[in-house]
Amino acid sequence: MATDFGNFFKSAFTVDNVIFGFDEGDLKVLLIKRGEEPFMGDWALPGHFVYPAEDLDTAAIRVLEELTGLNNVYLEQVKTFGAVDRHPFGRVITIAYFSLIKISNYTIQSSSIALQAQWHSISQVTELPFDHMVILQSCLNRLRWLLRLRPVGFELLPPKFTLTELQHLYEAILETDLDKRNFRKKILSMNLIIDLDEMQEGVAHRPARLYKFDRKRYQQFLEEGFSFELKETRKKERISRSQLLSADQ
Amino acid sequence: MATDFGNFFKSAFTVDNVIFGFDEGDLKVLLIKRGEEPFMGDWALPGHFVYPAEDLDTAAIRVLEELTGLNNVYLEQVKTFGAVDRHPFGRVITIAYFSLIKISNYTIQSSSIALQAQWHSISQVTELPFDHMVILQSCLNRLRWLLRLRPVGFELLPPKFTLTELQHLYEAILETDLDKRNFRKKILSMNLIIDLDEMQEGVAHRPARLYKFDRKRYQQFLEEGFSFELKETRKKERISRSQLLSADQ
DNA sequence: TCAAAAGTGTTCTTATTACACCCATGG
DNA sequence: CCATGGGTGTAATAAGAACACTTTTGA
Repeated sequence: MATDFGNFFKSAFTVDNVIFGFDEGDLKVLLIKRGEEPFMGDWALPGHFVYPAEDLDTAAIRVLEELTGLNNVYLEQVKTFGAVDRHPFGRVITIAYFSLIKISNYTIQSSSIALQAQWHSISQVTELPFDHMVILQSCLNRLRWLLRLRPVGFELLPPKFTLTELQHLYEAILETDLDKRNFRKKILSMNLIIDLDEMQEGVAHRPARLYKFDRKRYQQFLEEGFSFELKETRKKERISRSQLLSADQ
Repeated sequence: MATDFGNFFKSAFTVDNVIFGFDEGDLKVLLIKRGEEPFMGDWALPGHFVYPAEDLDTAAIRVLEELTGLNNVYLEQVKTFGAVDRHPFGRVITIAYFSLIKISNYTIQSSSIALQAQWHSISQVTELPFDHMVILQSCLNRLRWLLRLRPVGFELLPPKFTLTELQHLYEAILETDLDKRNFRKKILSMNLIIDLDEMQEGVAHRPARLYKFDRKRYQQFLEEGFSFELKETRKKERISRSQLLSADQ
């Protein structure tokens, strides 16, 4: 094996962000129209090179802001893609990040590098440059997974929402149908959402109740995780579930 | 932002492997004694630079074999670590991989680059070079997570094992105690293991039954995943659970 | 008065939990 | 004969799944 390490220092890396949103009953992803080669003018995931003296997480945050104007977004690393020929300029591996945001809370802007930034329905995204389709699929799998482990709706829905909207969110992400009564029973039994005692207005049907998420309970959930599977005996002093499920993933 | 992309092509990346094994009731990790600078002579995770024309997964497999003699090991990408100053030679990010193996099935060898390769009890590993402690912790969390989702024992135990050994494996990884009767009931109800109608020999107590894993059922499990949470209604044609849970995580 | 979505309970089934004593072997 | 771990069942509780009709609104 080489001891001339200099040979290895000829690669670059980028971050690519997969930002999911939910609107009009549809799961969306934020894409930019590229203002740079390669693939200038094509819709792609918002991503760019990581600076030599920049941490990965920092880069992901910066790049997202530069390309879309979004800031204060919590980003989570998903996976790294490094096929040899994935980038025409040379050896470039990319670290994929993903996030969930409330579309209504943010204004998307374009920038000098991105000609445009826009939400696209997941189902309509069929072609992307580089290996971005694979990255998107990978993040989508992560999202589905997460949905079963965390009350993800918190991060995707507007501050006030109806139970049906929440259910539709679940159905859109999981691509399935859920039983209305069982869904409500389960969601309500978690005490995660608070009845606002307000009603929808101006809808051509019986107006639905509006709810908001209970931020405190939500924090508890994140710490404890949903649990299942084998339970420890009581005899021994308990280690907290948060210890088990903490940190990554 | 720079358009002189050349500036970016000055980084390197490595892979680091976290290989878990289980032996003597103890969870172990495979470390090598480094034969190269930096940190020559220190115990560290088996890792090395990725070649310019080599995919990440390929590199992980190659590096593991070169350093420890292990081949045919399934490696799974966990997370990428890229703190700016994590490597003294320059900007080097590392992609962490992890795997589970049956210690008894493999012979560990050292190599020119590694002075030695050896199993270490997790609890005894308290200091590692680079950010390897963080990487190890991250993989440990992944392992705990995985244990709740997959019958991980399959990959860690020798071909024949007792139920108590299996339970000890769970307890070691989760760092908790489990109820013997409930554990057995649950494991047996999964039909994942087959009673070999053989007994332990030479133990100073009532000999235990030996079991093996049912490879076919195990495959099914991997495809279907454990499931929980909301179940779709029956009305619609079902999409298979494997679709939902497939691919990454 | 119609269309469209909101809202609501019960029964059945399955999974999880708690818990304590006798058994077989080697030393 | 003793120490060590192997092996076993049941009752109570909790969670999940199936399922259909009435209500409220705007057009």
